[in-house]
Amino acid sequence: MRPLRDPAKLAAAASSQRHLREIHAHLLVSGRIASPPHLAAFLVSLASSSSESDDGDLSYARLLLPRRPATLLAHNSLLRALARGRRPHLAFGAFRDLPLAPDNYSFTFLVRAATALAAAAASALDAALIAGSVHASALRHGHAADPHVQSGAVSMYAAAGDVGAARAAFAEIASPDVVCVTAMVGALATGGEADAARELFDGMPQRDHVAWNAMIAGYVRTGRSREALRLFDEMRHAGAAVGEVTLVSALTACAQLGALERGKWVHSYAHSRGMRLSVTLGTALIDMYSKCGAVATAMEVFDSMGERNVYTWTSAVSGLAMNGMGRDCLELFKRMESTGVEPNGVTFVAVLRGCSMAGLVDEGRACFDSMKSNHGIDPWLEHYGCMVDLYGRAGRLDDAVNFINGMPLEPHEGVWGALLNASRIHKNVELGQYAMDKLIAIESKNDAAHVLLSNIYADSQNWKGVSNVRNMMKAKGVKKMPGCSAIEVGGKVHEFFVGGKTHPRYKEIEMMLAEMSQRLRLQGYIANTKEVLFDIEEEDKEDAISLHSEKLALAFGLVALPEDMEIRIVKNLRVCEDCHDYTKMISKVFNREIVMRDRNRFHHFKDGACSCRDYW
DNA sequence: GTAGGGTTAG
Repeated sequence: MRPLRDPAKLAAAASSQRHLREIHAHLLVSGRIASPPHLAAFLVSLASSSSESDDGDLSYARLLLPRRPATLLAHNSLLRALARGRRPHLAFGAFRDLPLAPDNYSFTFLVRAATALAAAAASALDAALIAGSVHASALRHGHAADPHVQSGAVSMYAAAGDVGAARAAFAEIASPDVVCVTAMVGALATGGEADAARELFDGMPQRDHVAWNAMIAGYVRTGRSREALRLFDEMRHAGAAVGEVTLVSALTACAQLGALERGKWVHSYAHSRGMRLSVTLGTALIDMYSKCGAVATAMEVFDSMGERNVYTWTSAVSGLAMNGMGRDCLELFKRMESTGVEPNGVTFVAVLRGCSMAGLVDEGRACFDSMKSNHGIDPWLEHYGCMVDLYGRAGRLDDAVNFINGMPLEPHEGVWGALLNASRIHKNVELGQYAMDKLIAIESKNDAAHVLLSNIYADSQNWKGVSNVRNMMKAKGVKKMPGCSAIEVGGKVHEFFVGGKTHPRYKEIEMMLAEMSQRLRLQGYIANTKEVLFDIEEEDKEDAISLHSEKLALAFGLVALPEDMEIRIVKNLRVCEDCHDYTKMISKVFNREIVMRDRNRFHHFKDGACSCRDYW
């Protein structure tokens, strides 16, 4: 082998990772490992991103660190790689063992590692401790005024869940540049203060595309998707550089809203711009299509992707689950296992929910057991909740109770809530009361639970029980969250609330409601009033029910959408039994496909039947 | 010849 003397050529050769060890050996033999220093640093960072340094401890990269002379450049490169790696805490050890005093670069990497750790910390206290000590250390070494450290500190505190500390760190910056302000915008939004974030954003002297992205993502994170999409439009009109990150946030917003038309538009926008279907973009698309009920399209995207990670697979598994395709969900999960992408806790939540939706009790149980035995994951409370739901929905109430009794963790409200819901489905008043007692002991103000219990009583004609629940809610100040249904027409999302009459086209809606009632009556439809929470006069009940938000949205859909178009409705709560029956009938009488997303899942209505087979 | 802010699953 001819000796390589030119550093550039060496670097080019080494950039083929496979040859890294050969180059290393060559350097050792030729005695050139120590110089020039930037080359050593380059090799360290190269080795750091190599898949050969499997465990994330970068043992091979460490071998490349020149001992004499030790350079901060090379050590910083290692810090950088550790901070970005899967085990960021290792950056702390490397930082402690630095042979030279850390500089401002070292601190930016340490801050980055701390940010990752704080975000994953078991408790808020742990997170605050990590963030605080790193910041203090930067201060001691005189690097706290470096803009790179400052912006990092703001995000670090936000990741630690301490917006107050982020604010304080930001306040100390004499003249914050665009990056620092953007970090603060993100920090405020992370802390749920989207309005404060927006104020800061609006006051920015200049904003680049990252600032726009931060604000849009901030709205999405705080559940304000409509504002996110509005800002996305503004961003395009302002001529800022819309990139993949922007589109991913926009897609997440569409997913939250169930806004399929807008979601498709974003998809074709990405396509027309020649954007590659990256893992992140593809995953966001799968999520969006799934949450808009277009699960077939979601799977097309999934199939077309070249690279898929655990998020991608989980999105797809979850999409099938929420659309009630339990068999396909389980099949895809098995495919995932055989592909070698390791599922995590979130994946199991998805597949267990899929089994539960489809009544696949034994299969679900097998998945649950395999979590620990095949994947080394200790089940979370959510997983126990899924199992109670799985047994409970299937009518195996004894198994559900026994399962709870055998839990190694203290059951949380989700577990009792699942039992309560199962009691409702299978009309077991006693068990429902028991679950409710347990639930109230943990979380006394759960509005959904009160409504469920009321429904259980109503179902057994126990009006005294219904009114007791109502009084209990009044006494405790528990308010039923108002039902809201949304429907997208012409790219605009219209929202309806119970009994709402404020829509500009309400006259037409009212006429359509009358037509719907009439045509249903002819088909022998009888209103089901038993799930009405409030004890109003019987004749009013039918009116109250007929104005449930999903019915208003449905009527509007019939009025405003072309006849050959399916009607898609997104509801914030669980759909009530009457509305479910009603929608089934409408799908038959009006010969329309109707897709309804409720709090938990999708209902695909067609020809008088629902994809959930009334099992929800 | 290493740095900072924005993105995906429950």
